[in-house]
Amino acid sequence: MSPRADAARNRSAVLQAADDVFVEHGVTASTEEIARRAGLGIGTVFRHFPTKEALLKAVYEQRLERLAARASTVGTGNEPLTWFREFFTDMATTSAEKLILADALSDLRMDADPEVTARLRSAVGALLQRAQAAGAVREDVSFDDLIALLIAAGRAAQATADARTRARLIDVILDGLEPRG
Amino acid sequence: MSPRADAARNRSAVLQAADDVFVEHGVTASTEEIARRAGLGIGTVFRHFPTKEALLKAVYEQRLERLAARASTVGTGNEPLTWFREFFTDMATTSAEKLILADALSDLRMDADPEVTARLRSAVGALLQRAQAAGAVREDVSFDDLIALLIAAGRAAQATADARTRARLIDVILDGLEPRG
Amino acid sequence: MSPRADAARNRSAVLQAADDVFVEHGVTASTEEIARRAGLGIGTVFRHFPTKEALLKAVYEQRLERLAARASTVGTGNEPLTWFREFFTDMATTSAEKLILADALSDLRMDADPEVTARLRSAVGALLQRAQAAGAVREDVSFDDLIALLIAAGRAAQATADARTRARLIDVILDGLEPRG
Amino acid sequence: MSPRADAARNRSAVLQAADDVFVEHGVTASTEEIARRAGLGIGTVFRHFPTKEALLKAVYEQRLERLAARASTVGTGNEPLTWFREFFTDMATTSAEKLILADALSDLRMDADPEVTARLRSAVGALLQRAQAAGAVREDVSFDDLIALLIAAGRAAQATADARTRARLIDVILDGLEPRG
DNA sequence: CATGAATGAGCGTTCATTCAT
DNA sequence: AATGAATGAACGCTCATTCAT
Repeated sequence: MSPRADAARNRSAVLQAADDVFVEHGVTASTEEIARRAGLGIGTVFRHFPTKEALLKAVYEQRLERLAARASTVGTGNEPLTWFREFFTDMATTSAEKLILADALSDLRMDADPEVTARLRSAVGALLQRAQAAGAVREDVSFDDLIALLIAAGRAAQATADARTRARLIDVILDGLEPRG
Repeated sequence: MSPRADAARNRSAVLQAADDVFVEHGVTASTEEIARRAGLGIGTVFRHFPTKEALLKAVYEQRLERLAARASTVGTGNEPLTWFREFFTDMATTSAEKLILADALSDLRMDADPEVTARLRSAVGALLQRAQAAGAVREDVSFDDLIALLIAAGRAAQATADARTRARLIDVILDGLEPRG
Repeated sequence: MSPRADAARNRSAVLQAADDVFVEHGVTASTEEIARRAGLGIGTVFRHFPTKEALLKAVYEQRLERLAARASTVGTGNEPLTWFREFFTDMATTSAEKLILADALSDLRMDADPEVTARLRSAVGALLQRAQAAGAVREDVSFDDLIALLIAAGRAAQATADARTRARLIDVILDGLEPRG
Repeated sequence: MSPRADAARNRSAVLQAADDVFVEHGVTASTEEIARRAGLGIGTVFRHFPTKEALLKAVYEQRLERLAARASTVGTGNEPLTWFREFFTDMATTSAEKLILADALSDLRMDADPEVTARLRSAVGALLQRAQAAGAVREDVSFDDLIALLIAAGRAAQATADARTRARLIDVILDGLEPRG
């Protein structure tokens, strides 16, 4: 394997370790801890990400990319209402369990890489349009609204340990998203 | 004014400064900064709150008290649906503007002073029952759900700078809270 | 009782509290703790002793005064060797138990009040001369030697928790103090 | 020189600086001062010794190791009484000049590294047995007694600036250690 | 490229001392 | 004279960042 490949593997390892550590201990966790988790020296972490903030941004962007990817591959065979609810519930629940999205979306949306934001906007926007065309979601809801409500649902779900309560919260928000009778 | 009165005023000043500073810079803001904002020496901050954590807890409890007070004094003359929406919107909006509630409710509910929690539960619980009795809120929504949704709405609103988007988010959640047609 | 009497009582209370606290927690104990122990405000402590060092010096001088007093009143009815050993053992043991003398003698002899030092020198010097005249102590031992050996015995005794070991240590030193056969 | 070698040298420098500074200003001296004396940053001191207490312990253990080493290499060609007196005098005098042993032995014996304590016990114990076998030291004196008396002699010597007085103090203690006529 | 020792600004906290009441 | 709230310098310690190896 070439040096390049090694370097790329290390970059990935750092990113993964950082995501895990930030999830477990919050963003105040030390860079040293991330290096340890990645099995690398701290110098290597700083070689790949010149500041801690850059590392944090990369972690968040990776989360946004995953959200976009998930939105792009949502099944379309089912009833619109069903797959939209599944997507929303899945995102909110994952977020609740791993804090993956809420922080990424709320803390960093302002200065995330425009390309990443664009891909997210494209993928989730398409999903939303399909759901609205199928009559599963209110027409007046925008992309920004949907993202904000995903954050909302994620935070709300995260705030409770009880799975049934969590489900009800998401249900309330999804009900609110449906067109009024 | 007696020393006691001055001391009480200083305690309040510290609490207020801490609330402001935590809102502006997050809870990692330095205690030094809080002292500066309050116009007091760092020693005075620690005299009133022996650790930073104690100060943070006091700030959070004050926020919860304010929420309880607001819930207790909600007008009853209007249509139920109206005053409930007003209360919820007000709380979520205030929270969005000053982050006042989201952090307090989500980060600290677990170990807040039981008395404070009890007062909050009592005041908001009564409000919820009135709203449900009047048919303005779904029967299956509990106190914990409502709190979680307030967090949700606050966080969501906080995630957007646009007032109209913010209003629509809260509207979606409030719609979801209404009994189904 | 006059204000003067009150002030004198407070001074004594501070001195006593300081001695106790220094014994229990060492000289790094806070002045606040001493005030609390004396049942007084911290301002009162500083009114009587303008700095912590002055308070420490006063405590040490009080200990030296007590040693001088003890030396002055040693019984003379017994055999010289007996009362000298009793005096030495008593001082070393008390010192071991309460650290009362070692610190006072070793840390502060250099700058104790000359009057206090003079009284100590006079009282213990007389005792030593009596003991030497009676053939209980080597002639070449001076006042300074004796003080240093009291410190030594006190520290040595303090370094061991076992009463029998402690007794043997003092015994060794006392044997060394006797005239050679 | 490799980083490892530099790191080891720095560790030694810190230890040496700490020993010196503790001697000069007592154990309350600041870690900052130690770093300055070692010509290193404060972070480096804490990298090598994670707390001030750990540094203090290391300094003490190093002192105990030196005492053990000295005891192991005491010459045996001379008269027993001579080499024992030389060893004891040397230790007590060094201790007086640099406070090297008294603090180490008395303040920390309780929780020093068991291995270090064992080496000390072995080396000094052997020395004591030889001295007793040769009739130079009382039979009823144990290892613990000898250590305590070394502390005693060190403290006593430390309490006086005069070399002749210091010599007489040690002499008195050594006389006490000899078998009774 | 990778390493990890070195750095020092900055943090939370303590405490001797001052001074308004 | 007594009080204790206020002060800020100083402490032990952490951690993002740099750089010699």
